[in-house]
Amino acid sequence: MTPSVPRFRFAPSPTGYLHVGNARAALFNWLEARRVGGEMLLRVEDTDRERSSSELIDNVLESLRWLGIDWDGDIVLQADSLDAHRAAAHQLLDAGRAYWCDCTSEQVQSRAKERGGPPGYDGFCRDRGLARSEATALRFRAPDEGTTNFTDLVRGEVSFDNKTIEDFVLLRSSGLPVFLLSNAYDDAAMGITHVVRGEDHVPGTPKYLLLRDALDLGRPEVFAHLPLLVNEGRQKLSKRKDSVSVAEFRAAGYLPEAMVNYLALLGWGPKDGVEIRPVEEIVERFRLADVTPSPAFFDVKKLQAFNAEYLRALPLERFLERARPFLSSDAAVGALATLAPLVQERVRLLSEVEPMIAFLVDEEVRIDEESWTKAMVKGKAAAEMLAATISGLEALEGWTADGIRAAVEAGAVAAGLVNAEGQPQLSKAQGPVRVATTGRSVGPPLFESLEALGRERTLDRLRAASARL
RNA sequence: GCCCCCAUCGUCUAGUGGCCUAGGACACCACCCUCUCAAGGUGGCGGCACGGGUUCGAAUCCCGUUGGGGGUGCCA
Repeated sequence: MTPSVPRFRFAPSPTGYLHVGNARAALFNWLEARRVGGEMLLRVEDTDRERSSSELIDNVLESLRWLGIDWDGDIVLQADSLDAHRAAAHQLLDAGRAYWCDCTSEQVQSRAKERGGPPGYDGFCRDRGLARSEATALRFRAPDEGTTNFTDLVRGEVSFDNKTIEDFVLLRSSGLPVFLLSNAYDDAAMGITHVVRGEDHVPGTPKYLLLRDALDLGRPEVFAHLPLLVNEGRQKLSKRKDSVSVAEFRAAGYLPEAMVNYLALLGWGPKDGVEIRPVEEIVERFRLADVTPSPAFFDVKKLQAFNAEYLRALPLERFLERARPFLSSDAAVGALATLAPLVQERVRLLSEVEPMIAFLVDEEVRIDEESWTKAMVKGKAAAEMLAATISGLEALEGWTADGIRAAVEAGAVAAGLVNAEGQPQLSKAQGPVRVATTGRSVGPPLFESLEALGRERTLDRLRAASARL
């Protein structure tokens, strides 16, 4: 079962959507596997029937594909080899390394409380010689002495006293194997040489090793426990409390390239300091052994900055393609086409595209009241500015950005919005026109926007705003 | 409680005994550019948790303290 090339695996449990922490674990497995020319396997740990579902499995797979994390061979469904896991457990029972236990978790807890010592199972049924029944779980008999050690590529030597390891459950009373057993067994069965997973698995590793040894399954060549991804409270990211599913980021308009690039930088950094680079280069430079051991905060702000940069770097045609799924109508697609380059350099997320061109799509302009107050009420000479601009635009021959600009500048002069030299001050004058025509105080450059809006709609909106003042 | 792990700017990192008066990125601030907003340019703010060692020399090695996190399920 020893493969000729290093073999990695990502083993998600489909008990929730794939979140960025899992994605990062998958990515680091993938990066190292691809760099060293190893294999990347995928195993779905669906032994918890209650919480697993095929819908969740699809979500995990879909998210991985979206990120461009591919895998070798067929997906292994852990539920398919439950019989082998059960057989392994019984092998342990026959060898005297496991025993049946009928303690309920309430009993275990109350005994621990009475004892005053550490919580956890106390080995109550070790020598009771119980037979299997509907109420019994099979427990592994952990050694009382010695230590269990392993070398971790990220953390160095890690050692556990065996006497701190409780007799953990192998088979539930329902007969179903638990994670630890299935996980350890399958890694061996699949010939996994590199176990790369989250730091939260460190305390379970001695149990994993004890099991592999007891079953005579050998040990993986390499362990690497990755630093956890944490939230602003410095707590492990939770798919329940933190909104971090990969699918949500996708829906919000993040590019998978940006996501992968950012994720690679959590716990690792290229020596040359160049952070934004193609994934091929990351594969070349990545070293599992260089991963830092301390937890990393998942910083959405930085992710957004990366996304914006990736968006801007896209050729125009590609940008249009990427934006399309985020546009709700053909009209929006058409509107974007007229202003695409100007929009492209102003959005951080693809979901921001449509709001930016909404003024071109909507029949009636939707005025943002805060912007209105700022430009029309607090701004200087708004009424004069609008009136003068309207007449200038009415007289305009042709309808180009340059012509519109000239008319607005003339409006500014007429409204007295000029500098010491008598030159129009567009920075002050453009506000009322912008809000009247686009509804907002910020947006793409005004004159190009109005050219796209057209003479009729521009003038209608300008007149309506003028009337409202 | 017990076990395990972690500790460089606000955040992510570079740094593996002298190249460090600690470098980059995001964020933040200022200025420039400018029709708003972006983008771009320039500059700035800001860090080796603390205390002991080892060494000619420590962000880098050792010990301790403090702080933080993970685990402690018949979840994975």
